Order: sequence, then C-alpha cells, then structure tokens
Amino acid sequence: MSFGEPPEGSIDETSPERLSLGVAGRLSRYLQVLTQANKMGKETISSQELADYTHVNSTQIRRDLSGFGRFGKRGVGYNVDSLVRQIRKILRTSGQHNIALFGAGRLGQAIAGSEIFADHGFRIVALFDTDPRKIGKRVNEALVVRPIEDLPQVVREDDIVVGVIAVPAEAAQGVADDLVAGGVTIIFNYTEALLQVPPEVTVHTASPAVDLLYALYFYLS
Amino acid sequence: MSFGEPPEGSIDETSPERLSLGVAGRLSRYLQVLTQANKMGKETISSQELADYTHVNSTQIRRDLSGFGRFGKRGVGYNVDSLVRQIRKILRTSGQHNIALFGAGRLGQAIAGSEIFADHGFRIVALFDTDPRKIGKRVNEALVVRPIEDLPQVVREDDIVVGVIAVPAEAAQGVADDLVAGGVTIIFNYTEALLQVPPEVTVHTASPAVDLLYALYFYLS
DNA sequence: TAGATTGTTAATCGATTAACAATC
DNA sequence: TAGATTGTTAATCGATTAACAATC
Repeated sequence: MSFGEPPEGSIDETSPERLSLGVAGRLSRYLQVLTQANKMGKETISSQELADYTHVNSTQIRRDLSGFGRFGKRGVGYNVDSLVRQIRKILRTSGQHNIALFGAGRLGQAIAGSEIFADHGFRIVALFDTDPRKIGKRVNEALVVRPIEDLPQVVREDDIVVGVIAVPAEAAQGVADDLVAGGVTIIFNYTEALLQVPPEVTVHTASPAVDLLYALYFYLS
Repeated sequence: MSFGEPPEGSIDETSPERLSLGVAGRLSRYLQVLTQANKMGKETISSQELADYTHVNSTQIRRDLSGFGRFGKRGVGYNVDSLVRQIRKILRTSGQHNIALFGAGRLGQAIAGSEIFADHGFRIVALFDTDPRKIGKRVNEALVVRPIEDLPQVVREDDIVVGVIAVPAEAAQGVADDLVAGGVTIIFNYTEALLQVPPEVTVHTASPAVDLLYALYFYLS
C-alpha cells in the first residue's frame, strides 16, 4: 500500500537537494534517540543530551539542525515530538515502508517480534523460509511463514523496498540472488557472508563484532 | 582466562600512540571483510575489492594501510591472511576477549549460536536470564543459563570486558545497572532503550532501523 | 614485456570544535 | 532578572579524491 508523495512541509527554502552522507547518517541517529525519548514521555531535549546518547558533538548537532530551520528554543532545548517530525521530513521518510524478512529461525523471529523496525515506519509484510516444516506457521499474529517461491509476487504486490536476510550464512547468497531477481535494491544482511550483488543494489551488513572491536580499541588504549 | 600481553610484532616505528576514531572504525570494517574472505579461501584482495564491500574509497583504504607499513604487492593486492594479522596487531585486539550475554530469549539464543562474535576473538563465557524457568537450561553446548545474581562473580573470575544486552527493552536499564555495578565499562545494547550510565561507561546501541533509514534516504532521492 | 595495483602526493572539501552573542 | 541553551561564526583539523610514478 502506498499513499503517494508524503505531505512535504516547507522545511527551509535553502535546503540542499541531497544531504551529504554524513548529515543523513547523523540525522538518522538523532531520530533514533528522539523516537525513544518520545516514548519515554520526554518533552524537550537539549543538544547536550542528544550528544551524550549519540556520541556526536553538541555543536555539530546544533549546526546540523540549524541548517534546516530554527527548531530549538534558547534556554530550553528542542521539542522532542516536533523535532522527530522535522527530521522525518528532512529525511523524506515520513511514510510507511514495507520490508520482507527472510529466515524464520531464532534471529528472524526475534526481528519479527521487535519494535525496532516498526518504530521507524518499517512494516514487515512478509516472512519467508525455505524449511517446508515452517511454511504456514504463524509468527507474531500478523505474519505467516511463506515459501520463497512467493517472493516475486510479494515484491510486486506489496511494494517491498528492503529485503532483510536472517538466514544461516551459507544460504544468504541464494536469498540475495532471489531478491535481486525480484527487483529489490536494498538488502540488509544479518549474516557474516559477503554478498555478491550488481552495482545498483546496496548491501548493508550488520556487524556487531566490528562495533565491539572498535569500542574495545579505545578501551584498551 | 588471560594470557597476558598478546605478542606485539613491530608494525611500524612511526605508528601513532592512538588511532583516530575514523581510522580505528575503518580498520575494523576491513577486518570484517578480510576475515570472511579468508574463510572463503580467498588469498589476495585488492583495495578496490575491499572498497566494494566496505563502501570506503579505495584510495582511502590504501592510505589507511600504508600508514602502518607496506602490506600490499603492486599489481597483485594484499595477502588476506597476512593483512588480517597486521590489522589485529594495529588494533591491539589479537587476543581473546570474554563477553557476557544477557537474555536467553530468541535474540540471545541467536547471538549465542552465531559465529559473528567468535570470528573476531570474542568468546561468550556466560549467559544470564532472570526467568527462573530458563536457569540451568543448556544453550549451544558450552553455555548454561545462569541467574543474574552470579554476575559479580563472573565479572571477577572471567575477566569480562563487554556486556551484551539482549533482553526486552523494559529490562535493559536494570541489566545495565548491574553491569555498571559489576565494573563492566563497555555495554552493547541490542534494545531500543536509552541507557543511563556513568560517563566512564561506553554504550553501543545496535540500530538496524537507523541504518535502513539512512540507506532508504539515498534510495528515495 | 604488458597489465594491474600499490604507495604517495597535492589539492579540496567537509567535519569538528571553541567561543560567544542572542534570546528564551 | 538570572540561568540555560540555541544559533552562528571563525579557525582548525582530518577525510576524501584524483592522479600517477613505482613496481610486482
């Protein structure tokens, strides 16, 4: 389901065509913290608090935000709810986006049951597995495990923009091939496999161990 | 168990005391790709191939590496196995590091069963849960679910450097408090909760949805 | 040799930071 | 008002890139 263009409020007449990679990445991180702060009932947040949670310098945060308008109130901070909406507009991700999940094992079920995607407007509309014994099984009320053969149909009918791979590493490339064949151009890879895809497809690989190594380096030195 | 200082080969006389955040982060990412390439039996890799997998510019990669020595062979590329060892030395993470995992639910079990940490020298030495029905249950051969009361003892005896939180979001702060009380200073948070910790403790929050939003921005524009 | 790829330079661009006036 | 925090400037630092000689 798609409702066409999301209503675009005029954020700022001088906003650039396309954000730089750095700005887009940081705005996404602010959004995560703000979304959670909103849930916790926090009404305002200062750039310093945002800095504590995101590890981004507070001046940098104020600078990033002031590039799009005056969202803050001096002496008070930013209104959490309103800032969430502004950043979503800037990132042009105000709408709902449909994603398909591959793998109904422990990781797949954990993802399906998590609010981590739903919080950001991602709806898991299909769950696939190759294991015949899992097909038809119900996971988290709304989802039924489907055979991978249904993929082309689902991509067509449900406007899937992202495929999330949560299968064993050995099976990841096969799923990626199916996704590419089905026309999906963003793949989120939860396995450690290196996926071979055509240049127009973007692969994001979750790498908690890499993050840990990074954290550890600063701990050890 | 700890074997003291890892054997430090002399990487380069002029190597700086401490890597910049950017360099350390990129080296960690190279390591992930190299580790996997090694597993797949690949013997050499070019800076261009590394660039394709890490989304880091190939010149940047050559520059990062050449700062520590001449690891490549012109016309050929880098020896995968040797480069892995060199980067591990640079990051001073050649040894084994013990981590404790909290939450024996679907996500916790998925993490415990994954090679994603083991590949990078992280050993999960303890698995905790608060659910009395899960205590004593065996997960993946080597691990038995323990009560959270054992935490102080485990931290002391097993030299835990990182605590990984994979419990429901509502329970995350409680676990974080226990970890802080136990003296653990690196926390890896798989929940969407914002954790309150003292300044000397580092929290890394896994945020797949943020990564997706970021990818999506470039897809939509 | 011919082709490929590293190591390195030089030039540019964006990120980062401290500082502080403006103002809620 | 007094205190707090934004918005913005100016100066610095590191990241990024193209280009190419060196060399395997």
